[in-house]
Amino acid sequence: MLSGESAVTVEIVDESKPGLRERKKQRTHAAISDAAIALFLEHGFDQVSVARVAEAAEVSKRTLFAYFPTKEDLVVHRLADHETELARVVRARQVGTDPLSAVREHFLDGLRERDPISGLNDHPQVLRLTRMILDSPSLVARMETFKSGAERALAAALRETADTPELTARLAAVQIVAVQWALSQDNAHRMADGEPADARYSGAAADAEHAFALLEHGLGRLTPPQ
Amino acid sequence: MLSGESAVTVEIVDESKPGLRERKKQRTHAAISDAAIALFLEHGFDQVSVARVAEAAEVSKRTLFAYFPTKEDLVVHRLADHETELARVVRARQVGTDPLSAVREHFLDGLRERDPISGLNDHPQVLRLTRMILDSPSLVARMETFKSGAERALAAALRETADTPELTARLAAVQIVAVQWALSQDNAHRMADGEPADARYSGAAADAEHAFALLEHGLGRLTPPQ
DNA sequence: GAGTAAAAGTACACCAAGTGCAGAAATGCT
DNA sequence: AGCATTTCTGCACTTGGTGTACTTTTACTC
Repeated sequence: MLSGESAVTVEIVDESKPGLRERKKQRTHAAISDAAIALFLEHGFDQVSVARVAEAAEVSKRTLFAYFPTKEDLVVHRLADHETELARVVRARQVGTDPLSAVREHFLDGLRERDPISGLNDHPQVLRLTRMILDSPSLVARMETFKSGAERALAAALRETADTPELTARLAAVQIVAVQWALSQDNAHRMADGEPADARYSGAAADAEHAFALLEHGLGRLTPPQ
Repeated sequence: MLSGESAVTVEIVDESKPGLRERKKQRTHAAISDAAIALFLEHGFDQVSVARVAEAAEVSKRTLFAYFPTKEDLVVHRLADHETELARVVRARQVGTDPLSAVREHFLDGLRERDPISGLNDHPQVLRLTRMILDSPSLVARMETFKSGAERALAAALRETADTPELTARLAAVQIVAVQWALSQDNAHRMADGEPADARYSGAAADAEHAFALLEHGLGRLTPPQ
C-alpha cells in the first residue's frame, strides 16, 4: 500500500530476489543431495542408511525427509527433468515434423553429445552412478515408476499436439518410451562392461536407427513365419 | 538296488506322493495367502500390517516371511505364472505362425474368455482386487517389476524360436509387452468405472486389433506431419 | 514303537525407513 | 527490538524385514 519509503529500502526489498530463507533451503537441499550421492557412490545405495546421510549433511533425519520424501528420491530427483523430456521434445517439434522423427532426432542428438541419459557415456562418475542404481532393486523399481510417468506425459503430448486418439496416443507412447529405454539400457550395459563410448558410438547410432525404423514400420516383416 | 521288498512297502513308499510335511507346507502357504488377500481386500493393502496377516493366518511373522519374501509377494505370487505367459505362447506357437500373431490371438482369446489378466472381467472379486492393487503405490511398482520380467522372458523366447537378433528381440519384446499391458490397463480401468465386460467386449477386441496392427505395421503413417 | 537327524516354526531382539508431535531456533516483517 | 511464521530438531512410535537361538514336528531307521 505505502510506497513512500521505497527509496530507503530498495537494497533490501526486491520482488525477485530469492531471500535468505530461500537460499538457505536450496543450500540445505544441495548439501543433503550431495552427501547422499557421495556416500551412495562410495558404499552402495543399500549399504548406506538415511541416518548416515543426514549425519553427513549435518541435518536431522526428520529434516532430510522434509526435503526428500523417500530415500530413493535422494538419487532420482536428479533425473526428474528427464521424466517429461520426450513430452517436451514432441511439443516443441517443428511444424511438419512427426513426433516419431522428433524423438528419433533427439535421441541421436543425445548419442552424439554423449548425454548420460542415452547410456552412451563412459565417464567414471556416470559409470559408477549407473552401476549404483542397477545394483539396488529399490532404485531400479523406482526407475520403472519413472518410466510410467514418462509414458503418461508423452501420451498427453501426442494427444494434444498431433490430435491422436486417446488409445493410439497411449499405445504410441508406451512403445516409444519402451524402445528408447531399451536402447539406453543397452548402451549403459556396454559402458559398464568396459566398452568405450567413442568406440560404441556408430553402433549405438545404427541400433537407434534400426529401433526407430522398427517403431515406424512395425514388427511385421521382421518376424516372418519360419 | 534291492527290489525284493517292493510288494510290502508299496503303500507307504511311493515316488510321487507329497508326504505330510509337503502337504502341511502347502496348507500353510495357502492359509497365509488367503488371510492376506481377504484382509487386503477388506481394508486395503497399505492399511493392513504383515503382523496382522500373520495373526489371522495363525502363524508367526517370521514364518510368514519364510513363505513370502516381501509383503507385496503375498499378492503378486498369484500372478507369477503370467510373467512367462507371453514367452510360453511364443514358444508354443504352431509352425508357420509368427510370434506377433500368436500373441495377438492369445490376447483375443483372453478377451473372449474374460480372462482377468486381459482386464476384461467385471466380477466384483476381480474388480476389488484391481482396485486394491491400483490403490497401493508399492504394489503398482511391483507390477512394473513384473513387467520387466515378462519382457526379458519374451525376448529370450523370440531369440530362441525365431532366431531374432539380440537387440531386435529385446525391442520387439518391450513393445509387445508394453502394448498388451496398456490394453489390459485400459480395459481394467473401464471395468473399474462400471462398464460391463460384455458391453465392452467388442470395443476391447477392436482396440486390440488396432493395437496389434500398430505393432505390426508401425507408428509411421498414424502420426503424419500436421 | 523308541530314537534321532533334519526341517519347520516360534520368540525375541534388532535394524532401517518413515511419520507425528511438541518444542526450539532461525527468519522476515514491522 | 518484538512478534508471527517458517524451519529444524529430538524423540517416540509404527512397520517391513532379518539374525539367532530354541522348541516342535516330521521322516526315517533300527
